[in-house]
Amino acid sequence: MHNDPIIQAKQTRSQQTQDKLLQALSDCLKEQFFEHISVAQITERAGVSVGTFYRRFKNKEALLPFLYQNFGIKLDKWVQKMERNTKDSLNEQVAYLVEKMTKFLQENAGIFRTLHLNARLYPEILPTSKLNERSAEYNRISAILMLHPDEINHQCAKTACDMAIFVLISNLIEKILYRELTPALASPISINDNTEQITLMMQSYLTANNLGKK
Amino acid sequence: MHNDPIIQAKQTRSQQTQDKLLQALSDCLKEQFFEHISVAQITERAGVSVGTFYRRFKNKEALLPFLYQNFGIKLDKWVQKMERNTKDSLNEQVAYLVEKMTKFLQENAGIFRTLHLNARLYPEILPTSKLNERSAEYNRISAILMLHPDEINHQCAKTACDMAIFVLISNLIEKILYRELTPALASPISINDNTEQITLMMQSYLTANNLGKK
Amino acid sequence: MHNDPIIQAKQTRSQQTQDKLLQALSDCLKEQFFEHISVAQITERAGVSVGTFYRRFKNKEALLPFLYQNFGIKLDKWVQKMERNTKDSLNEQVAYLVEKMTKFLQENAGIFRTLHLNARLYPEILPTSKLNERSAEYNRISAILMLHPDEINHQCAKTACDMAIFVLISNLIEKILYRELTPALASPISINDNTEQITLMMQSYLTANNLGKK
Amino acid sequence: MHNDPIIQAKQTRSQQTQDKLLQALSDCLKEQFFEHISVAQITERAGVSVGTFYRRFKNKEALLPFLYQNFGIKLDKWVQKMERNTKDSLNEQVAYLVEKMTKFLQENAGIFRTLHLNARLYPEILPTSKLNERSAEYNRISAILMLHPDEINHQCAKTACDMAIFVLISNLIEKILYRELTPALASPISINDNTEQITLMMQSYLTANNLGKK
DNA sequence: GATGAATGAGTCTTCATTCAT
DNA sequence: TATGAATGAAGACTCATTCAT
Repeated sequence: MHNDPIIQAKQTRSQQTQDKLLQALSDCLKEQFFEHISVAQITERAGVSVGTFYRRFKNKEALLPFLYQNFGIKLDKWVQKMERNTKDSLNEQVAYLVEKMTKFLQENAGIFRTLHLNARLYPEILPTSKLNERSAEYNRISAILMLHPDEINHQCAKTACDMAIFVLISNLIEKILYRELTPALASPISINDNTEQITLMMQSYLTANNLGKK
Repeated sequence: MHNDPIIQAKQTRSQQTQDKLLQALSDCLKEQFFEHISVAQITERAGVSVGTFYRRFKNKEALLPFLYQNFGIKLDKWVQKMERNTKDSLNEQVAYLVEKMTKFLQENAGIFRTLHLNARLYPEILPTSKLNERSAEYNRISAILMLHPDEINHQCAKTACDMAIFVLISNLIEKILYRELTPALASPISINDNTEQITLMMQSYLTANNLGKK
Repeated sequence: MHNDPIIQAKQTRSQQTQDKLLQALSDCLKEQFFEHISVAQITERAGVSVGTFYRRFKNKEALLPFLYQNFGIKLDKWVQKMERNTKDSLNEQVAYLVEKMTKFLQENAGIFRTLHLNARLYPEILPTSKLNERSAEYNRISAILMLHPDEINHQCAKTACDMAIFVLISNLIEKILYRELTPALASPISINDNTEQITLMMQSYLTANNLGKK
Repeated sequence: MHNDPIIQAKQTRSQQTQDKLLQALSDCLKEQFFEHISVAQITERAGVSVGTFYRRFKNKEALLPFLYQNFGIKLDKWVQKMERNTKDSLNEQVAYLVEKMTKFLQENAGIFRTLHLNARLYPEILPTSKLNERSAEYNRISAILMLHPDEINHQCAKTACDMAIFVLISNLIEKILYRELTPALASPISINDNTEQITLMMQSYLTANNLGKK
C-alpha cells in the first residue's frame, strides 16, 4: 500500500514508452538514415502505436533533441574519464587521447554518424545552447593537453591545443565514421597507420619542433 | 535529306536535354538538398517533361554519377594547375597548397558540400570506379609534396605525404564547408588561424622535427 | 457515515462534472464550430479527463441534447415574458414582437447560430420530442397575435398568424444571424430598415388589406 | 489527320477529369455534408485516383469555388428566364415568381443546401467578388417587380421590392431547404399553404394596403 | 470512479513512375 | 518521340474511443 511503487510505475509507464521510442530510433539509425526512417517503422520497432508516438512527440524531428541530449551525457562521461586519466608527458597524453578517441568513435559510430549528418542536413533544428555545450567539452579536452605547458613550444599554447584537437577530430570523423568513402577511401592510409601518424603529427606540431618554420 | 545532320541534331538535342537536366539539378542543389528535390522540380526547371526525364535516366539518383563526373573534370583541372605551379621548398609548397586548396573549397563550397553529403547519404549509388579516380587525384596531390624528398624526415615519405594531404582535406572540409557547425563551431580557431596552423602542423610533421618523439 | 450526504455529494459532483462539460462546450462553441471541437478540447477546458467524459456521455454528439434543453428553458422564459406583455392593438403587438425578437436573437446570436447550424448538419441527433416542444413555443407566440382576432382579416386567422411568425423568424435568422452572408448580404436592406419593413409586411398581411386577393 | 479532334480530345481529357470530380462531389453532397466527404470518396466515385485529384486541385476546399461558379451560371440562366417572362400585373408577377422560385429551389435543393451551409461554415473561403455577383442577381429579380411601379404603394418602391425578395428567399430557404427542421417543422404551415400565403404577404406588402398602419 | 496513456482506423497529401495520346 | 495525365503506394498526422492503473 505504499505510494512509491505506484507512482514509480506511473512515471515509468510514460517514461518507458518514450525510452522505447528513442531506443527504436537508435536501432533504426544503425541501418538507415534518419530521413528514411518512417514514424511507422519507429513505433513498430518500439512496439507501440503511431498515436502513442504523437502523444509524446510533435513529429519525428522532435526526437532528435533527445538523441542529442543522451549523447551529451555520454560525451560528458567520456571527457570526465579522460580528465581523470591524465598522463605524465605531453607525448604520452596525445597518444592516449588519440587511442581513446578512436575507440570512442568506433564504438559509437552509428550515433556519431547520425548526429554529424543531421547537423549538416538540418542545421536549423539544433538548439544553439546544445552546440555551446559541445564547445565546452571541446575546451575541456583541449585543457587536458594544456596540462603540459612547458612541453608546448608555441606562441599561443591554447591555440595550438585547440587546433590539435580540432584536427584530430576532423581526421577521425572522416577516417572512422566514413572510412569507406572519399576522402578516407581515396587516401591509402590504413586505420592503424592513421592512428600512429595523427599522433605523430600532433606531437610534432605541439612540441618544440617548429623551429624549422620561419 | 542527309541523315547526318538529322542524327547530329538528334544527338545534340538528346545531349542538350541531358545537359539541361543536369544543370537544373545543379541549380536546385544550390537551394535544397538532393533528397528534397523532386523529379518534377528538375524537369520543370529544365523545361522538359517528366516523361522525357525517365526516357534518359532510370531515376533521380541516376543523375548523380554525371554530377560526380563533371566535378571530376573540374578537380582534374585544379590538380593540373597545382602540378604546374610547384615551389622550391617543401615549406613553401605546403603553404601554397593549403592556401590554394582553401580557396578552391571556398569557391566551390556548394558543390563540394553536396557531393560530400550525398556520398554519405547514398554510398551505394556511387560507382566504385569513380572513387578510384579520386584516389588517383589524391595521389597526384601527394606527389607534389614528394617532389622534396630530402626535406621529408620520415620513415616512409609517401605515407607522410598521403597523411598530410588527408589531414588537410579533413580539416578543410569541416572548417570551410561546415564552419557554422560542430566541430568547427565548437573550436575557437578562426579560419585565418586555421590556415596558418594547419600549414604549420603539416610542415612540422613532414620535416625533420619528429626527433622529439620516442 | 450517513448515506445521504455522500450520495448527495456524489450526485452533485456528477452533476458538476456534467455542467462543467456543457459549459466547456458552450465556451468552445463561441470560438469554433461544433464539428471542429474535439473531445480532448472540451475535457481540457472542463478540467476533467477524457475517460470521465466517456463515463458521462456516449460521445460528443450526446452533449447536444443538453444544449438544446438548456436553450429550451431560455426560450420558454422569453415566450413567457412576451405572453405577459401583450399590447392593445395588433399593429402594436407586431411591432413589439419584432423589436423584442430581434433583440433576443442579437443577444443570443452565438447559441442560436450553433443550434441552427447543428440542426442542419446533424438532423439525426436531434431527439424528435425536443422539436415538438419548440413547436409548442411557436404556437404560443402565434397565439399572442391571435389575441386580436377581429383585427385579422383572413380566411383563417390561425394560419395567418403562424405564417407571420414563421416569416418573421426566417427573416431574422438570415438578417441577424448571418447578416454578412448571402442572402442577407446580397440584399441592400439595412438591419434597421429590415426591422421596420418586416413589421410593415406582417401588419399589411394580417390586417384587412388583403382585399386585393380573390 | 485533322488537328481539331486531337486537340479537342486533349482538352477534353483534362476537362473530363475535372468534370468527373466536380460531378462526384455533387453526387456525394446529395448524401452527406461537404465536411464529411473525404477526398478518397470523391475520387472513388469519380473513378480516378487520389493523385489525379491533387493534380487538379490543391485540396478539397479548392473544389468549392467551381461549385459556386457552376451554380452562378445556373442562377443566371434562371434569372434570365424570369426576366423574359414578365407578367402584366404586379400580383401576377409576384405569384409567378413565388411559384417558379419554389420550384427552382426544390429542384436544386441539394446544391442550394450545400452552398447555403458552406457559406455559414466557411465564410472565409468565399471569394468576395462572387458574393457581389449574387447581389447583382438579387437586384435583377427585384427589378422585375419594379416593372410595375404604379402598383407599388410605398415610400420607396425599390426598398419594398428588395425587402419582398429578401423575405421570400429567407422564407423559401427554411421552408424548402430545411422543411423537416425548426423553424419550418415547428410551423404548422404546409408547403402549399406557404406558397399561397407568402404570395399573399408580398402582395399585401407591395400594394396600396399599407394605409392601415400608423 | 477517475485518469490519461494507448490504440488504430481514417484522412490528407506527396511523388516516383507508368502509360495513353 | 515527347508530353503530361494518371496511378497508387507510402508517409504524416488526428482523434474518437478503449482500457490498464
